[in-house]
Amino acid sequence: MTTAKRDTYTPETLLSVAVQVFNERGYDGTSMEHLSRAAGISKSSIYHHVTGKEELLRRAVSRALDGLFGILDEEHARVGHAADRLEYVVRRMVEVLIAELPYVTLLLRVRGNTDTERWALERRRDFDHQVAALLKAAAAEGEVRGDVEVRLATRLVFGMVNSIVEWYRPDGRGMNEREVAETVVRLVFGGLREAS
Amino acid sequence: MTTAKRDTYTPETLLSVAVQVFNERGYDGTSMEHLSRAAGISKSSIYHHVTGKEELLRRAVSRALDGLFGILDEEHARVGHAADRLEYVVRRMVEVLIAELPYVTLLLRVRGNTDTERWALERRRDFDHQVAALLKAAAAEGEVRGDVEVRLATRLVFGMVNSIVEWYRPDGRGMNEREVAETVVRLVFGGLREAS
DNA sequence: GTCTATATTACGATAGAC
DNA sequence: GTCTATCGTAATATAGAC
Repeated sequence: MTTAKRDTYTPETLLSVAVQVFNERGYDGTSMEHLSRAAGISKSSIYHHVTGKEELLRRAVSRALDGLFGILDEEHARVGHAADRLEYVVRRMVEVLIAELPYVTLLLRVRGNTDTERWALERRRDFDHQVAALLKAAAAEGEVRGDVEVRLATRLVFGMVNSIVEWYRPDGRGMNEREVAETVVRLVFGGLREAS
Repeated sequence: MTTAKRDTYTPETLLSVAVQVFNERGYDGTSMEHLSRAAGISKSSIYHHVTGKEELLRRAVSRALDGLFGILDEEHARVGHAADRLEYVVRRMVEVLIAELPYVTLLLRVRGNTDTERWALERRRDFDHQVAALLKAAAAEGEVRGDVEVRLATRLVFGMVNSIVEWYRPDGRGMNEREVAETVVRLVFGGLREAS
């Protein structure tokens, strides 16, 4: 930020505008015309920065996937009891999801109509499987209740965490990412019911 | 099923084909050409049955909404302690979601680009608020733990339940809707952790 | 780097024959 | 009820001036 006011676009700054429109209208529901109006430049100017609509999608989902996979490289996700590592990963997933909210939102809504979308879905599945392995390990160590199937539980936990993109908005006054993460961890591991 | 082989479409049978394609490609990503190929008839033949693409969407989301709102009219959702009614509604939500899987799937993916989509989103919000009121009542009766915010908990529970549409497939050998519902209820109310 | 103008293709929807 | 043919529009993308 050397200049007080930016009056030209880079692929990065254009991306943040595009992702916002993608999330409002859906990727398929967004035309280059929509993007040009939101960015305040003409359609052809967009093509000066990126090769087309799909490159914007690829850049966006890459950023989201980098954030998520980064969690698995962190120390607390690699060492210790499986249950503790799982709790750490769930907490960090919430935090990353909120920190990279628009990018993860777009990632989670990808359908699979283009090569880029199919690649994104594949990478997502890969991440899911690594977390599922963690939950399986926690179950093997006897730290997860025996009356829920591990595969199903993984999917439900992912569903709860990922659903945050549907409503979380950085309102300033609202909850911060740590508070949301704390509640998610409480619900996932302890449940809703008051201990009797 | 009086005839052994149906060789003509009604709005209803056409709807089931359309909803399947909508869910595979996304509503905006589906063209009338896609629909005609999937149905095995020409584009113009589709217009003989329905006024257009949006009518198919409206019929589909109406069916999903009818199923969900129907839950709130059932006796177990209206009488008894709030916590029991909440548990019943969560269980039935899972069952209805699976029974009307393609229709609810489409409903949950609607973005808001057309009048029909905005109407669907409004009706969904209405349903959500009614379930949120139930959870609030359960909290007031002291049957929900005090260290989770009611509004946030509602959203997370909805997220977990709704996420079922992302992976559940009626495979025959797979889990039936009652088994999934039972696990969801266990997780939502009891949590993942083994009771120590 | 941004623009106007336009090429080209795809889409939703209609007309009219059978 | 289904078809082929086609209209009008809107989409992605490019050409070339400034």
